[in-house]
Amino acid sequence: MSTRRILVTSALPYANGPIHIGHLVEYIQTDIWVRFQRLQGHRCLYVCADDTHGTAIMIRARKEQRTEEELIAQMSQSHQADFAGFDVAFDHYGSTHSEENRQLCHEFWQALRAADLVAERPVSQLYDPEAETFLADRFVRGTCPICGRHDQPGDNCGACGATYSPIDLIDPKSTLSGSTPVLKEAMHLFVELEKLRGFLTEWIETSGALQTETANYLKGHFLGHELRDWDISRPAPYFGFEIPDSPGNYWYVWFDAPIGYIASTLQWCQANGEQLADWWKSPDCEVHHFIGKDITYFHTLFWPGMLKTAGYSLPTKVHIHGFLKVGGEKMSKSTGTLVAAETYLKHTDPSYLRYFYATKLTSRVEDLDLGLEEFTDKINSDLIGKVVNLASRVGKFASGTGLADRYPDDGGLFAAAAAAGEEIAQAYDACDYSRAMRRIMELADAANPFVEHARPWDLKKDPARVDELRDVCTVALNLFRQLAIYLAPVLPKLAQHCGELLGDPIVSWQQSQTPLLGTAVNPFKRMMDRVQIEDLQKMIEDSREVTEAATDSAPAPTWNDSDEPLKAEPIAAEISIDDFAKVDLRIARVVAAEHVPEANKLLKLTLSLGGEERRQVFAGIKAAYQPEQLVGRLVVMVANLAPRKMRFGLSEGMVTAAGPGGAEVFVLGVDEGAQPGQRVH
RNA sequence: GGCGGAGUAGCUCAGUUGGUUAGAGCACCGGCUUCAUAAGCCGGGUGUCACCGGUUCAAGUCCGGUCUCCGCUACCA
Repeated sequence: MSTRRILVTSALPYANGPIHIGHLVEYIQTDIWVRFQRLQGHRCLYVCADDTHGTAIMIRARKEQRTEEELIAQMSQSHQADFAGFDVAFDHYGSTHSEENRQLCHEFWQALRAADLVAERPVSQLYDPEAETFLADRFVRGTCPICGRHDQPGDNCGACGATYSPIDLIDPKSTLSGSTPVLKEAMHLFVELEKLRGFLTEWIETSGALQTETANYLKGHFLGHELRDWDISRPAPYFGFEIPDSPGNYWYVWFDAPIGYIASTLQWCQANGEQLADWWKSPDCEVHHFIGKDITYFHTLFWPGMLKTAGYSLPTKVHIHGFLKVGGEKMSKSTGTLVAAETYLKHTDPSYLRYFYATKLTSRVEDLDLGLEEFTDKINSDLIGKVVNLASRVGKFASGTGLADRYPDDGGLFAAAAAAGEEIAQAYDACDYSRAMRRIMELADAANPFVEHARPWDLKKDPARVDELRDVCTVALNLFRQLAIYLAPVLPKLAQHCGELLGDPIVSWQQSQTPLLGTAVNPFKRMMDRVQIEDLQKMIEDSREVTEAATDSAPAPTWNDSDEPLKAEPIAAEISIDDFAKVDLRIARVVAAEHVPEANKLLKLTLSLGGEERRQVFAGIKAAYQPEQLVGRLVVMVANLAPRKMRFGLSEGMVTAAGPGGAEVFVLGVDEGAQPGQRVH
């Protein structure tokens, strides 16, 4: 096989938070692939960087009263420590806030200009006059213009799912200062992606760079319509690079982030006397991006468009993975399933996570689920019970005998496992790690019975049979070594232990094809511990506490509603829609409200159903409301309730309210926009 | 709604171009063993292959339809 030259990237983590186990799916996936390619003898360069620009960083730095540079330097350090803790080994870890990146952005920009792909036009955006900054959608909250729910995000409604522009929000508020944003116009620069349609269509369909589901997705979602211009500038203030020929405007973070891949490579090249063009402009070099499905379109539309325009290599492959779920649910801070890398490392071994992810990862864009029990079972059964145990059970004998000079008859086990190497390698290369792990475990399953039937513990008792004992150890340890080699991309530490045990470091996939013979065996040292599910539970618990403490600075709405009301009044017997339709609920406006002198609990309300339609209703809300509080309000009334003659007059309906009674009564309101007389459906 | 994906043993999944009684691991049960990290070995599966219909000598596999679940639905890092 010829030697390949391969450049590999993982997505740049944003410098606004710590690495968590969800991020690690990607970095572990990539690191495994890189280690595999190197074992195969290929030249593989793995670069990454922190993604440092954008409003979020600027705001956070401001809040913490330090410079952006200080913030991102600290985040970079913490990210790199986390990655190192999980044996994710980059050749270079840079930052998008580097001089190299600025230069490259400039170069890409000029190429886009030269290709006449840049347009300029004003954009109206909400602006926070107090914080003096334009507001990205997620920094605005307000009332949904479609369904009227309060406190919804600026881009889409969490309640009804409608998407809209933050400009459409009713009563918008800036989440930065709480002030009411104003509409302000500014010039923005756009990349006219539609002009690249021909190229993009062909690349998506024929390059083979994309998984089929991704290609389908792009064709369905983007190529089906005219491609929108991509707004790649942001007006000051913005933490990023100012656009040289457009003072006061900055490149949007997603413009300079992917260029950061190249900038990071460039920094590595400069430090190692290499040429950037050999990695990014050579047809002999493959470029592989590993990303999550959330950033698919940046990497499969904009990025190829930019690379093409600027004359850089297009991605050979964009490997897209799904998200991590924990216990079948989305990770969340409140349940403690959003486990920070640092927290994980305090409680358990990173190798476990690497192996677990490997058993779950396929070449498809699928979410993967981490269940604590499954995790524990897999590690303990596969790694401890099958793989490590193979070495552990003969280790003591083997250090006395060493390995035989000739490989003994093992019934074809070694040869079969060697033959499986090709299939396992193909699975790794295709990112189908779950298949690779399955095959490897089949080999482990075949290896243990050999030891069982050879009964080395009996041989040990008879000094005359020392040669037989040595043969058994030779087979068992060579089978173990094959497993360690095949698992080396996933478990570098285990490979290292194996190398130390046998005095022969694992450096190449080829070592799996030939048994190791005639060498001494070092004393067996424990290679890996069993997982205790309690440790994992503590980790989850710890994560929950950490995030609760952290919410003090950024209060998020929390709900901790009691179950008392439902217990006090259980849900009534089921009714049909027809039953419900009998109740005619109407919006009504309180046009008059007055005390009834002789009544203890009642207020006399006059409700308008629009036009001349008036109803007189006696409502038992005297303890909770003053009449003047109610006048003008919209309420929900039961309009077709049979009139009831009361001591103080006729009541012609009922005002709906919740609560146990007395002062604890809450009249139902309705969101802005409803009209008296409208029926509630 | 549209697009994408999935539905096979209690759980996690494998089943290549349709071809013998549908498999593995885990869990569970029985037996054995003791070198090993309470590890290991042997044995134990009557699963409507989501459902309905079709093509075929033959369908988990191909075609059509139905149901359920999940994800995505771009100016969000």
